[in-house]
Amino acid sequence: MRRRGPSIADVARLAGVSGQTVSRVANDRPNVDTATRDRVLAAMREVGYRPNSAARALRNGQFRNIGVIVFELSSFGNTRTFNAVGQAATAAGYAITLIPLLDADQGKVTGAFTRLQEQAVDGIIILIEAHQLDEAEIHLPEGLPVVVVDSSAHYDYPIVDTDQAQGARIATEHLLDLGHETVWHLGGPPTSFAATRRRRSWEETLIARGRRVPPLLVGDWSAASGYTVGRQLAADPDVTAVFAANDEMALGLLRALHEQNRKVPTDVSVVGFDDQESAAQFWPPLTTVRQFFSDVGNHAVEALIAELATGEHHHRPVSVPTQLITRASTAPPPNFAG
Amino acid sequence: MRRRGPSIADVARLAGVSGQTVSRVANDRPNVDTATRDRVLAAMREVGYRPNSAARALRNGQFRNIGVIVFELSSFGNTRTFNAVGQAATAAGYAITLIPLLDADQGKVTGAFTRLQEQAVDGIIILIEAHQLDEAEIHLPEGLPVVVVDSSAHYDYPIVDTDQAQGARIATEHLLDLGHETVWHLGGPPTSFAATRRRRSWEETLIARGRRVPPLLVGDWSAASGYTVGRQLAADPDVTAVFAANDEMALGLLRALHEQNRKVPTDVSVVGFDDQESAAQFWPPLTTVRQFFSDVGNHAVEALIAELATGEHHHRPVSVPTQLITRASTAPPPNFAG
DNA sequence: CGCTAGCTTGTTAACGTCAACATGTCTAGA
DNA sequence: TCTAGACATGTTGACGTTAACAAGCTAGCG
Repeated sequence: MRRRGPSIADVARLAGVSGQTVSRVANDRPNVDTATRDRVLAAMREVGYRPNSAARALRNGQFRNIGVIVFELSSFGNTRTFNAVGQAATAAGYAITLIPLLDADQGKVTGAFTRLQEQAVDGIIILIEAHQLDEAEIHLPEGLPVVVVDSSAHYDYPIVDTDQAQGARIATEHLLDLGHETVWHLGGPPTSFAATRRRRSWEETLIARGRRVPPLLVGDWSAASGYTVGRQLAADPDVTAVFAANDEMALGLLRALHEQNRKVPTDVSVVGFDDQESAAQFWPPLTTVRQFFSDVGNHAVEALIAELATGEHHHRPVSVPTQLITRASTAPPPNFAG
Repeated sequence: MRRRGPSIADVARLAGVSGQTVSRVANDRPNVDTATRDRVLAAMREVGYRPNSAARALRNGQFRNIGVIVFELSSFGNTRTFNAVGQAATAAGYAITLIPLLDADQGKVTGAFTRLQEQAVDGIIILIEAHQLDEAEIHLPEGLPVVVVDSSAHYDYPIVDTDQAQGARIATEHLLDLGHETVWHLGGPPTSFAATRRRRSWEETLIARGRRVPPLLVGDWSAASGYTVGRQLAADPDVTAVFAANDEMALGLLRALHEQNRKVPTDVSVVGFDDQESAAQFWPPLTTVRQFFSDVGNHAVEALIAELATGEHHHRPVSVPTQLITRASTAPPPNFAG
């Protein structure tokens, strides 16, 4: 059994002052005599005083705590965003509570549900891809400020996300500019709005340039799915340029191309999306679209804190632009006389 | 400004009962008439009652909350473990608070420090590699239960970790069993206990078999460092087998080998450590040592909750065994007539 | 010298919940 | 019929903190 720690009253007794004075010192408030302050500080140290955040939260009506709902922390993007949100929130004086949506096979989607059913956070940041959010049927308590990190505009919450459309466009244009006739796309799962956005932008870019739109192939973000789909692409001699919807799938695609002896970039050029740390060490190093996750995290926290302060939310979505990182996996098409 | 939500008193008024009865219903306690219970439940729904966790924590003296101190969430292992800890804690009815150690360059190592200086969690799980822990000089409040996920035995806390020694041994033995004369090691940073354990076990395994111990080369866990060090290894024709301390560095090593036209596994065999999802899609697919992160997470939470309950901690470290996953990156050495 | 303004310090009450105790009602058995 | 006991419900106070108010003291000024 844990026993309770020393409280303000203990410190006050030792320092010979009232509890209020201790509170003032603890919160660094003015109007406390220097000598008194020192005496209180010394007493705090002596008894090992630590403020009780529960009492504070109860008194002040706010928890200084942001809940982050996350479905899978294994995927690269979610993890990076989560980390960035953590950093930003900490810097802003907020703690982060992880609210994992337990796997359905674990039979307890209720994990997040029950946790949300009590007041413990001032606001929520959702890192789930929106379709999954539908499926999970999370009932968010009314009046709880929410920010969604995703590209869907379907929700009545402020949205922050990477500019998927811009990213997919520069990826596609890069390949076209190199001289490829058209660009194939290894898309993400249709349940993902981000994947949908990237696919649509790829398509629009091709159409805008008057190019043929090859049939769409989709994976599930995993490298394994990239490999499976990649084998089809590798078998088709028409394919000279592929834009993969993320780096992981690009990795699987590279493997499939190696296996079938199609040289990258001589025979086939590949572009990824994310710029995960290891992309520069793929074989060959991957040209890819860099996302700025820390910006996304910062904006999300900022938007939430603004909502916390004003009580009303802005519906202007925040879009964080991407950047093309050119590496060795892209080159002009074979027999190109450009 | 956020206004407070409805409290037990509001529900009680509406249902025409006392607050205590509402409390009983909220906590699913017995000795409440079915009709009354239904009435209270209906009232709760009507006003949108959600229990105030701060008041509960204040009253009960415990927060049902576990703090996780983490240095970097970008590395594969930490992320996976964090996720596993989150799942396990949620299943056990505890919330998880992320306590990030802000980057030193952000000038605020105090992030975790200040957060820890208040009572907000019942216990702590540290995912930091122990040497970093020294540097950061986190002063953990006395009496706060702590579990460390690491391989150092230097700490006065319960330890849970993957069995690094066993993992490094099976990796090394696998290569020796294939017929390689000796095995080179691409080690992790010397600041990491996990890296130290893996290195030592690799060395001991070689010595036990009477093999020459090649000079140690180290990276910093990143794929980029694996590439840098890998170029030296690739340039040395003596090298026929390399055990990389993690998959990321193995990826960089593979790139270096490809660049210098040394065939894997024909000329050089490579083994990694972690079995991250994409390892099976490396070129060639990587033989590696699989870690069971969810087991580590479960054990860590279990150990902490046990400590919470009994108030005393067990010093028996928990070691989670690994498993060798054999893929295409390993084969007998060139000209092997075994 | 009297009065005000400003600073330091203290007192009280309330935030929402629930254990402990108190009270009231009903049933079963003597 | 009376009583013990089980069950349903209510009352009180305390967890630790801090806003709001109150009170005491000192310095400055007319």
